[in-house]
Amino acid sequence: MPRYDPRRIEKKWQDYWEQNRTFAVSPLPAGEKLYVLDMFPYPSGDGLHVGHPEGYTATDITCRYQRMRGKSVLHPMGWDAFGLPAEQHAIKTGTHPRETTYKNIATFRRQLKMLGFSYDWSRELATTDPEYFRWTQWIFLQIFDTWHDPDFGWTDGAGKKHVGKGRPIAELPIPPEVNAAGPAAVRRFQDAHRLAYQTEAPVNWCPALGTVLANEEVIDGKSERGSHPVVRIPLRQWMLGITAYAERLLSDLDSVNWPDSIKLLQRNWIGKSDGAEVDFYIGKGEALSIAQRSVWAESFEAWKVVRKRSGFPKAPADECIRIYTTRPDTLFGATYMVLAPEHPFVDRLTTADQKAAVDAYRRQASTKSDLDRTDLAKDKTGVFTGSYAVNPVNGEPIPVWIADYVLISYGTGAIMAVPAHDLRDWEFAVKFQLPIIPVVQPPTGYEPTKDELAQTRMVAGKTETPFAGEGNALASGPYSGLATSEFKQKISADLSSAGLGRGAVNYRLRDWLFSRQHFWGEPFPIWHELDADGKPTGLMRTDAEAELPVTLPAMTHFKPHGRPEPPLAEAPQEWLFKTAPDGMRLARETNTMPQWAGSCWYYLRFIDPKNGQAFVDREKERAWMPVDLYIGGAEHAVLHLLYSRFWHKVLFDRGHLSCDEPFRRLVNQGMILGEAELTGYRLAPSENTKHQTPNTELEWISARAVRDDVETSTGRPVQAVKLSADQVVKKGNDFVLADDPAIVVESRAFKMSKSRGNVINPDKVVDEYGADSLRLYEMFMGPLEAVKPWSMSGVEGVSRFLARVWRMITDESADEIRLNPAVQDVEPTPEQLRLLHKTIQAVTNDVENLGFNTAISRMMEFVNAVAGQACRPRSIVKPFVLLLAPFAPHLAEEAWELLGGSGTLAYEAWPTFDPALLVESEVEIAVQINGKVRGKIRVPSDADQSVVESAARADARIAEQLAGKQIVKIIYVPGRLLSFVVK
RNA sequence: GGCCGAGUGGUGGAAUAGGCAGACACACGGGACUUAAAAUCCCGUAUCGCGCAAGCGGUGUGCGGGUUCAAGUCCCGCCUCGGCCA
Repeated sequence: MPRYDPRRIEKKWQDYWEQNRTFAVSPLPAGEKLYVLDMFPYPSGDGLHVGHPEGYTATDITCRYQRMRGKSVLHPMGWDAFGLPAEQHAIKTGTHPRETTYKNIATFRRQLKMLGFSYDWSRELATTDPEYFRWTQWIFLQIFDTWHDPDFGWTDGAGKKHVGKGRPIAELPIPPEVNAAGPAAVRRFQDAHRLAYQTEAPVNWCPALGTVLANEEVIDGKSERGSHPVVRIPLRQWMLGITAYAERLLSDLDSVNWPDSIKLLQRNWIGKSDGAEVDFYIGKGEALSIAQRSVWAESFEAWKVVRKRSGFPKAPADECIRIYTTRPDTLFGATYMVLAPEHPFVDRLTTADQKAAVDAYRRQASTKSDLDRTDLAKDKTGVFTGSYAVNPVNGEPIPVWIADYVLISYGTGAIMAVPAHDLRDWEFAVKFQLPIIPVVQPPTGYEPTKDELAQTRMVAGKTETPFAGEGNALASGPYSGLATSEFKQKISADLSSAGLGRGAVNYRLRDWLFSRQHFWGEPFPIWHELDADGKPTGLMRTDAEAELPVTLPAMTHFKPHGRPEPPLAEAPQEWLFKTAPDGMRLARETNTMPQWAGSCWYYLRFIDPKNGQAFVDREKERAWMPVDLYIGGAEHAVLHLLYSRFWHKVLFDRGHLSCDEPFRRLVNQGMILGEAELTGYRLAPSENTKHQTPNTELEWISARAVRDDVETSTGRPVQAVKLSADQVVKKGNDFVLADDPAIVVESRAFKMSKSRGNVINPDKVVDEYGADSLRLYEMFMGPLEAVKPWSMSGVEGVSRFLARVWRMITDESADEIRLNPAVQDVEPTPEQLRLLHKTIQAVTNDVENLGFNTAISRMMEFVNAVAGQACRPRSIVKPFVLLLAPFAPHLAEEAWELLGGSGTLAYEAWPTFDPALLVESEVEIAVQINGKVRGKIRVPSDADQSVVESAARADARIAEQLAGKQIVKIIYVPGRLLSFVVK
């Protein structure tokens, strides 16, 4: 009795595919190419999660289908293998992260092979392989060697004109005064213009743990591990100049086939805003006080004259604070200025009186995250520096404050505050009793927004409300009366000709903080020059290409050394230092690259994974790129995709790539949740009831009245109780306790998590039902993009379907595996043929549109019909097996063999359908009267309206309903419905 | 708070471009096969009312309006949930 035995079949065909290298693709595509990519996984210690095979099955079906359609399919897999967990494991256990990583990779590889994905495994790579990160380092050197020329005009392959391009640093024009200052000055000038540069940036330093933490390891200002305080301290960091590419990253989104929602996320992340930069005069020397007003009114006028002549400088000198504003039209309403606490001018602007307060404030601000600082709901804090700046439009001195609601990383790290027209400035001004001057008249009939109303205050018995919208200028000198947009343009132009400001575009996108203080990452191919005292001079050298890869040093201990410097600062001396041929002492860069680095370009290496001469061969790159379909989780919708696109564009600009966008089509798979759970809430045992007998019935609380494990009205703690289906009943839209219908029970599925204990292990599923069932179920659950709850009985359902397919084709009553005698070499009936062709049509269409759940439904319908028939012509069973093959490849291969196929079906031609065979002789037409279906009639499928109409009128029920009525209108939808509108 | 997405039977979901709501599954109920069980096969299953019955009628896609001969689908206003950002 050979039952459907996935274990045997799946092993057999996986071995076959491996031995025959069935899915290895030639170095260059033969014929039409298709590059289908999965987001490669981080091989965690937990092994594969059921979320992984969701996207992987979708791409695998597409690939197997397209191979059968004759395409050359590139479908690789690899490992995003650098990462924090392996390093944390190393700190805990002393196991080298490499060991952990390669062990985890082995598990992932085994699990993926067990699922029968048609990857070309000969292209497998891990970002941790020296031969891989050699080229990651090489690309870093390319970026290091590049500056962005914002004015460089060029034309792309499609003839479209662009402005702005990454160019070799050697082509950077050196100003004569820099040249005159000597080679070191030139080098520093170049370094300041590279796309990879260094800066001081705040890191999360946790003194208790003695290490720097990633943002996600910090929760509410405390370390995730151990809840120790975390402070933000400045540290030398590598940055990548992604903001130089902001405009292209934004506009090129138009050219890719991505979900609108993802494009929107990226657009919002880039956050382009139009506004102006304006310089506020602060004088040359010490902080200026209001008492000296007449003195510096004079120097302000002199400064304006100089500016008028020199124009607006690229970078501001010391005598002014440069601000960025999206509302230059409100300049006349600026009543104070705010600098970020980290702003470099804070020290010199702070007067002696204010020094203590300012220092204390800066210390306090350093412990807060950006999120805490900018939250509108949080109370505003700040300190006056004691100094003043001059408003360039009216010469008015305004006080300079520091406040943490201004971020050093946004704009210029300084703002002019216009409290009347900005909600945060308003809140701040009200709190610190700073003047508020309205300079924009709201349009007539304007209703304040919720946020604006929330800030309303009473002054002398009258209400005052901020207004953040657009209107007409008030009290703005010559600009009074202008509409906001007009005003913006005019004042930008005027400021520009006065040399005091200019129209400026700003992006929310920040340059990319590219260094990490971790061991388990790619080392930088960078050396720092040392002076005679062994101190860095600030000048750098790069490793030569031939010296790559720079590998990690042999280290045996991974415990934090207690200083903010990276762990590699503890590396052996011979790794850390060397003397250059010219005698210069050099110290190696000890930061490592972030995990993003390796995933930024892996899709390129897959094209040519073994190339020892280049990161990818030009001809192969041109042949395979771009990626035609890229599927992965939405959690990478912003950062990974933005970073990859950025690297891609730099490499493109430097002439290494043929296309400027890497991923033509992107699809995000939805998250798979755990099984749906029914949860009831009852009062938690209090101190009083705790010691009573355990069978004391605690009061049930309706789920509606519970939030965050607390009864919302009383604040009493509740505990969640898992309920079984027979304890609850449906009542209206809710589930309620069967015993007490007043108690509403919560019914929903949760994200899978170890702590909740609802994680599904793919190994177990495969062990019990087979890989084909897991694959099929993951696709049958619902649309690929949707969030869906797991259901074990759903797996059983598709597994039953596969068993039915097996019995349709094989003879279960025989002792050996052989064809079912019902499968015969006879002509199919017209109905069988029509069913087959309808199924081919539907499945083909669904697979093309990634509608896998409905494709499976159609195959189920086919099997439900055919498996019940005593005669199953081979000529309809064989094409069906081919339709099933991309979904359940193991079963299909086995069935194909039984049906007389030789070898693999992976390259058999995909079945085609004959439209002529789809037409039915008769169709059913619904007949509506005033929009309600009142009857159904059968007519020949080629019947025209008049035939259908008379057939409908001949129907007894319809005739009865039409009797005595006046027909106003008749609508006929061919083949579907006939609608009478009557009076 | 902002933006995006989603609300359809007991459950997951289906419904091309506005044209018969509930395909296909799960679960449940009934039956067949069996000594029995499993497996398998067959039938039923949105809901309310009327009817012995075949059937007939009403209601129904989160809620309230609207457009249309016709709305799950389009428009306006809400509610709830989820995601992202702040």
